[in-house]
Amino acid sequence: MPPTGKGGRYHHGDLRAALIETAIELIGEHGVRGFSLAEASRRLGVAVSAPYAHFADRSDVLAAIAVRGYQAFAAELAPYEDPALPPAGRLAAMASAYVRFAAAQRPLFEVLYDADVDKDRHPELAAAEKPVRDAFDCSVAALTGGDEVPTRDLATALEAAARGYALFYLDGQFGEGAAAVDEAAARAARATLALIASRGLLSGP
Amino acid sequence: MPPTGKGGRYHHGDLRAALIETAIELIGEHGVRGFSLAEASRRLGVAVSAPYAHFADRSDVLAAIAVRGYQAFAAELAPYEDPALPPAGRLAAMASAYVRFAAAQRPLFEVLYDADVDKDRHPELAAAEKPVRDAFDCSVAALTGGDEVPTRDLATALEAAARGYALFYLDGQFGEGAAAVDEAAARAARATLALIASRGLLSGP
DNA sequence: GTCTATACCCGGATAGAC
DNA sequence: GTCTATCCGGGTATAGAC
Repeated sequence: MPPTGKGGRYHHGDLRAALIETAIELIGEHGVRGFSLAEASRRLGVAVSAPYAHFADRSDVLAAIAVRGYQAFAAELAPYEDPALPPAGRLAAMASAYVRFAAAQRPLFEVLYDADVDKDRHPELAAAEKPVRDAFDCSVAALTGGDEVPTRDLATALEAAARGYALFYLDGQFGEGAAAVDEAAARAARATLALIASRGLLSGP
Repeated sequence: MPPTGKGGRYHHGDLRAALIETAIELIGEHGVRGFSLAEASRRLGVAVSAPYAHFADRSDVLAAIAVRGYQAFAAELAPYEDPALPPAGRLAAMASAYVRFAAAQRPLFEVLYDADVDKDRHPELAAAEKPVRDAFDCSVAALTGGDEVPTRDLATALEAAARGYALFYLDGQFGEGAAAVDEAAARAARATLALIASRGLLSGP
């Protein structure tokens, strides 16, 4: 993403897109907590006020990043939506994909699940999330037959476990490097299968 | 925790303890992210420089809070350490206690599992964590017979699930109020039992 | 659409008086 | 042990020129 050609600075193809790109970089370096519009502007060589021509405020940038995050994640899940495949295997693959997504796109994952972007102030987020929800919920329903309570209880358990493994990985508890990702993803997949196998225990007594 | 009696301000019984107390309050209001020594000082009516007589810096305060957090959590787990009880039930109770602790002591929970207090710079944390680790690990080992790999794999799965449920609760996904806590805790306990029941699926193929 | 400039608020941390 | 005072750096956001 180099300058568009006029001068040394950023004058300018698409500052909006460049800001999102740079913000993601910065979140990768300092975490969501430490990201600021000011630093992004500096890195792009524009004035600190420039972003305000494209975004209302800081949280508006995070919301835009979140939308991209949901799109990227939905794309990862797409291969496992095929209803012809066995539901348990699909869910295990999705758990694995969840952990891998957290690893490969850590900044996006953080924005989705760690930044608290106000979903009321940014309604487009709910829409962006829907494909992800659907991919997951459909597979769970395929497994439970669609009965209300067991479906919800199993879905919650699977999500909780996947999130837990992803966080453990991000905390470095599996170590660093490709092997760590593989291990975390594999364990998440196995835990998914274990929960599915004993799903009868998940709903009330 | 009112003033010690001299004047209207805080002059002073135990500023160190009062700071910890106030910091926990503030974390409850703004999250770990938003807590600052300056605001704590203001709330206590002391100079912003006063804390530095008791703590090296901001992270030192968080470390002190973390120590208290581990102590409080260990106390919650104590009833379930009894080796006479069945291990599966103990682990289910611990998962439930984990979620309840997150709910009842949210600020402490955040400091323990969300603030990244540098464990190298604050070695006392490892010591404080040990009772918690032990309570949990012993119960898992009692269940698996102590074999290295299955013990670690099951422990990871149970922790991941409990953490996931706690986060879901804190995100408000179970709703608000006492009923929400009960539900989240109950589901965490059931998921624990489900994972234990299918623990054969957790270790490699 | 981007600039310069600015107003404003916040935080961490230190020096030196009492 | 606490105060006052201060330095320094950082961020958000706006106004007005080009």
